[in-house]
Amino acid sequence: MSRQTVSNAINNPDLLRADTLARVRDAIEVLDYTPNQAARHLRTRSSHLIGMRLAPVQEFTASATTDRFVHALVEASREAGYHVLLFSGGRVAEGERPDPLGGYDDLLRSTSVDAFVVTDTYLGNPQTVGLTLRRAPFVAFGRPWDDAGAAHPWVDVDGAAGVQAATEHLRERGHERIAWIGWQPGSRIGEDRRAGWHRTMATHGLSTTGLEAAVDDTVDAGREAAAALLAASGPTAFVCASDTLAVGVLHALGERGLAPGRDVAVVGFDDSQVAQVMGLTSVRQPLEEVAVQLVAALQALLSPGHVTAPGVLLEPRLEVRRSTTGEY
Amino acid sequence: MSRQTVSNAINNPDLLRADTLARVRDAIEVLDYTPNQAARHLRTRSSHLIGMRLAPVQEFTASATTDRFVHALVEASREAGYHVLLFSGGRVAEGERPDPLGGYDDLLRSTSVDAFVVTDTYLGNPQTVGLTLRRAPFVAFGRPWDDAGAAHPWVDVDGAAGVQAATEHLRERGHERIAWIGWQPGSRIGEDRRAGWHRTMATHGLSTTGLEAAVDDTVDAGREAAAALLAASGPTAFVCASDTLAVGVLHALGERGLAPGRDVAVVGFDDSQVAQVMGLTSVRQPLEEVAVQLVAALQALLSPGHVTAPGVLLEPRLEVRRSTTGEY
DNA sequence: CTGAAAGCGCTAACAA
DNA sequence: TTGTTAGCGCTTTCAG
Repeated sequence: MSRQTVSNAINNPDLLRADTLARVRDAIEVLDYTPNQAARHLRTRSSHLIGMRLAPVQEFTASATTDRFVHALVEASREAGYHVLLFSGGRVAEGERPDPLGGYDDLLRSTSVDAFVVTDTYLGNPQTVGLTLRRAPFVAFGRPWDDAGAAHPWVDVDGAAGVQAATEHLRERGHERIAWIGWQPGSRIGEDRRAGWHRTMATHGLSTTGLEAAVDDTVDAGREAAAALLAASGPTAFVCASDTLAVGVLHALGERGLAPGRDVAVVGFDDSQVAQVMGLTSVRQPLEEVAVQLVAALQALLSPGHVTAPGVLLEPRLEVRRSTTGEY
Repeated sequence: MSRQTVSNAINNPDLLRADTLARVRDAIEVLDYTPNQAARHLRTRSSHLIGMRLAPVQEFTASATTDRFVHALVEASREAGYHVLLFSGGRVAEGERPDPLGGYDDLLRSTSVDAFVVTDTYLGNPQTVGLTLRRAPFVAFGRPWDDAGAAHPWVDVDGAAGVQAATEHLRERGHERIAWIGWQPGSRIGEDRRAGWHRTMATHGLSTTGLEAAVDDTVDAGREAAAALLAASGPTAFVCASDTLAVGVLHALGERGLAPGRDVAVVGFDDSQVAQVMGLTSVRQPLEEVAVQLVAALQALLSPGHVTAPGVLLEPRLEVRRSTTGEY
């Protein structure tokens, strides 16, 4: 039997007669044969590898997105027959800005990966532009905020809807003075999340004046903002743009002897481990679903004669915990 | 000029005359040439890929090791000319035990990776046994607890020393009734960490009776254990086997109106994001250094005529925060 | 020090 | 439906 028949048995089983196929499969079993990926890769020009650049670790933050997302991506890729290749943008010298395309080009040109998953699109996604120019296949986790006509597939989570759900939850529990602690202007994600709060307040005819702070994404900034808001306008509930800020609010409450959920309600964003162990109500992004959709988009993208997939916007879910219910 | 000269220019530059080398390098620059990895991989039978299996995500835990370690490994690998290939053990059916070798075999046999980094050696490391049998090159993050004669290179962090540092720190601050909240017996890592507490107490002639609890690694278990110990023997400080347990202690203190660091001191283990944002003193593993050592061991292992590298044991560092000092 | 020949293991295209 | 031919792009011999 020729090697070609074996190749067909593996890649195009329906080309073989049933009994031939069975014979090949038996032989594969007996000989414990595994195809050599390198040779296949060289021949087919496809590595079945998805590249993903890891952003630098954020310490002293409550964010937990990366870890969960990487897991989800690995799992989703596996089911689609891909593996995930991680790389970093390289060490960034003090005071220098990281190269937005660092690491991508080499991997692609050396045919090490078939495509990329781009995750840090919040920076006005310079790399999507670059990748587009170089015609690298990629899908993005994150909307092309500034470019409605962007041609690449993307998947994102509707932050505004998540914050809206959080605000509605607080409204249902009787809160009317619901404060927002968000980020400094300039972040599209931050503006999106804030919009969810603002429009929900408007819907219910609730005033937002004096109930808002825009600060850096640190625990201390959240704590100070909460302290100032508590002193100035006495909100009974806080919705925050991140778990990090929400933890700051928890600290501010603790310093004043206020019990989260009983005296003042707090909601965070991202459902980080911090939220989970501290009993913080938080908006949880469906990262598993994001990964599945991204891989699906990638497969479509890599298929011959693919149609340009539109973007996908997923709804997050509110994880209700003690910090808004007061119940253990 | 023959292609061979180009190959040499890239892989064995010292074989060429200086001017030839320069000419080749110019041409590479001008033509924007990048070697095809697949072809190189096929020819040299080395993919320059390190495989690492991702353990399932632990939710509702304060652990943060994976994320930081993966980052560190990617960075260390990059500097050594490797990339990290992530894979999962596959979905585990309800009630079934995960296949300890799931995913490894295929990757190795198909020559997709050169070697593995094995991280989940705490389970009595069945996969190190399996990998040894199959003669797969690998290095382990974690000691071969049960097999002193294990032949593979490993790197680990001295948990006992970390807990010792934590206990000494508390002793220096005047604490004498220092309690330990650890895990159920059976975990070597847990026993190791506990030993650090026990021996430090003995060194200072402090009694340990009634100051110890062994529970599951959950926030609630930590909270209940702390409550029971506080009621029974009134410790003034707690050292915990994990940040998760330490968070439980923080909850128990909060319920009793006790201020962490001022009334009762608390130390965790792992320096998770939770510890960082909650101001929890914690033992931090030097994961960056672990990754560097692992990659170095891997390179030695893959070099022809390598010597069997011994294990490396690294010292963790205590991150002192509010939960033991009381100071903001 | 440089060049020519051979082949890594596989699969797309074609021929039988 | 199966077998034959050719070649993916590189590097390890070995000869000039």
